[in-house]
Amino acid sequence: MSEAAKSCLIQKLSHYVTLDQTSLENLAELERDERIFKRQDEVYQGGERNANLYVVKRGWLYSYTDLMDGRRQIVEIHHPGDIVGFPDIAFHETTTVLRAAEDVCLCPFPKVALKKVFRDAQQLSALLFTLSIRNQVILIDFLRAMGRMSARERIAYLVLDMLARLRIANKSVTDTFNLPLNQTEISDILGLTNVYVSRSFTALEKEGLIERYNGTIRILQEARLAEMCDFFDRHSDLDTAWFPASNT
Amino acid sequence: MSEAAKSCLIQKLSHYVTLDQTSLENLAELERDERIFKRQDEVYQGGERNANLYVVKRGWLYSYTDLMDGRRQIVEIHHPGDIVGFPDIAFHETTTVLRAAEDVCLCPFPKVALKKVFRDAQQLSALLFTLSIRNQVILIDFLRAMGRMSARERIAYLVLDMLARLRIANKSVTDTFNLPLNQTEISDILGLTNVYVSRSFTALEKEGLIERYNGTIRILQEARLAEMCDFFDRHSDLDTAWFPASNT
DNA sequence: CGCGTAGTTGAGACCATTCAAAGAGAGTGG
DNA sequence: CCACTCTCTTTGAATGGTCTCAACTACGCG
Repeated sequence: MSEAAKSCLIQKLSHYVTLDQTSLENLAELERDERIFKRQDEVYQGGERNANLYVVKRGWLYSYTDLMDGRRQIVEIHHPGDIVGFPDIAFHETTTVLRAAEDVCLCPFPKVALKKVFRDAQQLSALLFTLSIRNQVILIDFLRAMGRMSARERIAYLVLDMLARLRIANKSVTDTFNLPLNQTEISDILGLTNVYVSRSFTALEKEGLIERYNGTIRILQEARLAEMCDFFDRHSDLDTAWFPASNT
Repeated sequence: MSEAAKSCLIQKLSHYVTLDQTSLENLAELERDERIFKRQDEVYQGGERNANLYVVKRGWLYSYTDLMDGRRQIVEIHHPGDIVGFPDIAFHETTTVLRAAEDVCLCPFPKVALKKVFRDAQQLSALLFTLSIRNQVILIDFLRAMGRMSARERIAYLVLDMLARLRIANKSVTDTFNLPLNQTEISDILGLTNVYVSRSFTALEKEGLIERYNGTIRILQEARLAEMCDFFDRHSDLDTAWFPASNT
């Protein structure tokens, strides 16, 4: 795997701050192992006593929870360069199920590896903390979308959010991206039904706001979409000024 | 203010881990100043360049955002002993508005004070990190409620969550608590309308699940409420085993 | 070709909303 | 003590956005 010369985790983190030597060494340890999962595989179930976190090397995944009667809610989508599992380190058991949306490659590492990070790598600690908080803000934005937006507005929000995330990782992304989720999965993200996702997508398309060819989304009128769902990009900008001085 | 002999922040944190000397000293610095705000006062607006965080000493507050057309979503409720403003330290500008639900007392401290915490107090850093992540899980639970639950189920979820939070801070809380929010505010938490909150509350009361006397909620059938909204208490239990060793 | 999965479309039902009005307290001033 | 206002809650009736159920279409694959 020589394309890992520069891992996408390091690449993503470097977008926000120049990593010092200690941080780089600690990060390298998190990406030592590798495991492959196939589309629809479940990496872990909810309620497991599993104590691993995962760096995403390749492919999309998502975390979801079920209600007892089968209703499902997808609560986060994971892209290459993300660290998966933070929400679970605060608890003894995993709170969600992690599933591969397509074929993926993950680097598992034990929860206790963070102990070393927090002891030795202050810069990296602060960065991980900040990113975890950024995630929280993104969740809050989603909460707002779920609580107060119509189906069409939510879909607008989702595609803009995805586009913003992909642009961080890959500067060449402009207005088109591949969406490896079916409409049932999208409905479970947005708190809708697959039927209504279909109707809403069709409506957006008829208005000339987006275009679709099997699995690919093209944003035609980004500004109008952003306006209809009051979108704000949380991905590009991060305040790192309060970080402790890096130890070289 | 001599009841601050043991602050409710320290009390709350001590619930999860025995704080070492360094942690205690750092915490004391965060609670040096005090400011009073009156019911409905806005501590800060969204989009401000404000770089303060706040420890809640007394009273409830909440953070909310508005959509452009006036729709509102309350995204977090803050109780005594909480630190308010974490979601904003990742960004240059505040992302939400902070409003006092009743008369409150806050301890403001600057964002950069965290720099010292992360440099000197590893135990406290890890704890703050963990609590921030716990918050994220709580948000995820709420997201699930918003996406997949009916109005009555959401209200059940809200009151059970509040009860669980209050029990951490005050062991004497059993089945009754004061709710200093009106139905419009509750509807803005749950993504409903004030009218439907009223109807749903009345329905729950008629079924004998809860009772209300002006502003006070009493849980009559906690088990049945928990079952109808698949409630899980995230407040009582936290995994601190991975924390770095405390420096005495 | 047949099969399975995913997306589309239609009709009817339902949960929650909107708009409107009435009732219940709490506080104020005369 | 009463009239008045203000805020909050409750209730009714009509509307509407989204869901449910079901059938149909499109596509990829063995």
